[in-house]
Amino acid sequence: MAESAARAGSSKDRRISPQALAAALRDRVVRGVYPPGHRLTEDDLAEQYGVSRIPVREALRLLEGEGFVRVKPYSGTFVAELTAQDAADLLEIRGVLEPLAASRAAETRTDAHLDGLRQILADGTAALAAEDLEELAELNTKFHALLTEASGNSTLNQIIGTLQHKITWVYSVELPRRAADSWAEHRLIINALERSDADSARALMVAHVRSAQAAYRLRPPLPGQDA
Amino acid sequence: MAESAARAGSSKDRRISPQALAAALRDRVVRGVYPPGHRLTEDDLAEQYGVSRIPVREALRLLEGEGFVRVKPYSGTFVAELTAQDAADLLEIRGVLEPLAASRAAETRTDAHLDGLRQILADGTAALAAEDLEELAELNTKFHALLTEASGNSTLNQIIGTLQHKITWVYSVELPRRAADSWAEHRLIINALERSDADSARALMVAHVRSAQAAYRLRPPLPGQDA
DNA sequence: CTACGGAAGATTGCATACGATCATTTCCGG
DNA sequence: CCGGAAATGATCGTATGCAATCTTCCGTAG
Repeated sequence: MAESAARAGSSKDRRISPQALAAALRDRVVRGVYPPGHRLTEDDLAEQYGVSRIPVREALRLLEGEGFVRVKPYSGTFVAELTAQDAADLLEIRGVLEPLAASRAAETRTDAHLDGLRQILADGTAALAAEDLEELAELNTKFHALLTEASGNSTLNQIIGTLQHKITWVYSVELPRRAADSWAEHRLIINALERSDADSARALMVAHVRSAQAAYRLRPPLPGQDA
Repeated sequence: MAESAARAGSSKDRRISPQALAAALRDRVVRGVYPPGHRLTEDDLAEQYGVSRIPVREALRLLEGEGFVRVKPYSGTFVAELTAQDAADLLEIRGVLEPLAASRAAETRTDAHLDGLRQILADGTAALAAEDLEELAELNTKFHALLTEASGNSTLNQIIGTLQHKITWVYSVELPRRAADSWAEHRLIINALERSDADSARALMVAHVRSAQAAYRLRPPLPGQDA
């Protein structure tokens, strides 16, 4: 019944890759389409995405490895439920990893990275003036992602990436007037990177994440589905 | 020669679980049985462990998620090769995460954790006196693992666990007389946990990992293992 | 002798099929 | 009327088979 909506039925349905499927599912988890505790049935997902259970299983295992779902053998796969303590620890972990990334980035950055960061800074400043909050949030994410990438360490990059996904999952970031200060701090960090001043970059990032921490508010357990 | 351990060839072979298989493979990667760049054939592994390719694939994907192998589509699964820079960054990441774990553990530890740590400390002191270096290394790992677990944060626990595996993979730890100092520091950390002194625990752990860092030497690229 | 192209072999990726285990329901006894 | 145990249904875990893709090898042309 009603397989039409699920099919996403177009003429050319390229088979989706397990990685892409995992990304899609993670996106739905993060956006709350699948609430915590929700059961994900392999057969259902297989039919929804027009593939067999094998790639679905693989996607679910990927998400399990990232901590977004929890698999109980012979029982099912459920969207993970994080406690408030777990959520708080996410921010705390990021709070020590991002300064490290900033420090490393000051040493290993390329000019291309610097240019990219400056571009994001410019766009962010513009978005700030235009009060485009959604764009601002996205640029903020891009800034931190690019800075992490500039650190040149794949392990760190991967860990912070997953953390960021989880943080956007359990937290709703409130964008207050702090955004102005936030982008001022971004500018300072970029300057430190430009001078290849690792210590300053680390210290500035410590201050940045610490003051940003106040902007994060735990998302209500069951949101009324806002898009 | 035909390690009997590989076959596990006894009378009653219970089917191995994908997680256990992943652990076994990771152990071989870490021990250098499978050198970096080595190709892991699904069919081979399936036959070796007496299962079909499906659980083998799942194990390989787990290891891919942890970063021990790299999968090239339609081509094969290869043991990952880490650069010296990547290896150095492993220690640096752990260097900021373990102090955080120590700090948290000072607040969330249970008496059971404390007892366990004290027991490990006692065993470690004994092993130190007996100059049982192998036992000492294992107890050191256990100490840090239990302390991390005592932090009560699953995310942190998981990240540090994987890091530890990678570190033992690419580094060979040299156990000098520093071991005496090391266990003295362990004792101080336990005392801080006992007092629930988070700041001291963090500071002590910072000092500990910093001085321990000198004991880690990059493992020679090719141990000459061909199998 | 070297470079290029194609075909054969090998290996992964996925679909289908079957067995194992868990959750729920129903039936029987207290 | 209620509680426990067996049966039933649903779902996960694994095995087998086939299609898609990559790699290698060999033949041919330059």
